[in-house]
Amino acid sequence: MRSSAKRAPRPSPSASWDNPLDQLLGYQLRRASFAMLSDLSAGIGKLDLRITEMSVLMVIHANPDISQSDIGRVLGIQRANMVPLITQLERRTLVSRGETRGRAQSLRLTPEGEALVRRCREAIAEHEARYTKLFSPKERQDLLRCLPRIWQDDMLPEESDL
Amino acid sequence: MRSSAKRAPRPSPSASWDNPLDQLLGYQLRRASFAMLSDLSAGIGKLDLRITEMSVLMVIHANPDISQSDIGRVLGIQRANMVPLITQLERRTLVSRGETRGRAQSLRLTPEGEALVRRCREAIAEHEARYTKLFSPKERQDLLRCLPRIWQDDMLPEESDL
DNA sequence: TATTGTTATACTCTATAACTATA
DNA sequence: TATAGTTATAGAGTATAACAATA
Repeated sequence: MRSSAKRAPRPSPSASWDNPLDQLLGYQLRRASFAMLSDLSAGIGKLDLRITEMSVLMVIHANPDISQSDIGRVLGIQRANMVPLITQLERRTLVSRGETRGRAQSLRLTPEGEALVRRCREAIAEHEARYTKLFSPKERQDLLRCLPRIWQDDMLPEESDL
Repeated sequence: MRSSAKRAPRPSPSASWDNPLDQLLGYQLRRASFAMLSDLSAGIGKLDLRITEMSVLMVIHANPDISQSDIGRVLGIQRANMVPLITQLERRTLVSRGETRGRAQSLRLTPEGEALVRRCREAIAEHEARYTKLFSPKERQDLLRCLPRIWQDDMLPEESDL
């Protein structure tokens, strides 16, 4: 089930092909993102969690009584896709639904959920450490400073929207 | 069909939640990668191409007579997943199969494929320009210098493999 | 009327296993 | 035996449309 951590058969040392995408920022982001996702997925998978599930737990932990829709807004997940996520986490008694404000339900972690979040944090720390050591402190800081510009403040569209 | 370019309803300015993932390199990469993928997808979609299809065309263009498996190795796509990709591109007469060396078939772009690659390049250039302007020349260069470390030379696994 | 939770559905990308063909 | 192409299938993530309930 779990996609085991990248274990490429050591890219064939013989022929070397030209990759015309190498100088594209988007391509580099995609490959880098995929590599880190795979690595984290392996670590988190030992807790029988997927990355999105883990992310949801972390957000609820940091924001008790947040609603399902708001979690989606924080993480960039659509309302409709939050439903099976929360259902599953509730089924595992990691999350519980509390009072309802309007139609919204406030979500909290169960003690079991809190415990799992702590284990997630350890796994994440190990994971991040593996990659952080690839960079100087300044390089890492620059990455964390630059990357949010790409997706936050959502890129004023060129075309005016009348 | 096409996932229209990110046009978020302007993240609700009212409540602001804590996102505990914000300081994680992996999270920033995922969000940034997704944003650029969506934007490029919109541009490339006008040519009725998906990003993976476009990537394959670009690699064949840069490496005439490359085989299907080798394209996969360059782009990080598995052999099995290359099959429907090439089949579809051949059906649209963008790619043609040439001589076979062993079991491998050498792939080339048709004139139609070459023409489409030129249009792809324009779309990509516009797309990259939209994001390049978010960074100073040095910042962009640093990004392109740092990111490959994450996925190339594939991260010596911690556990020795006997 | 706007927002939330919900259902259903579909598409893309990725992963695995197993088969065939060829050097 | 190793590699290439192939088939089939499954699992995640994401997207859209539509509906009910609630303020």
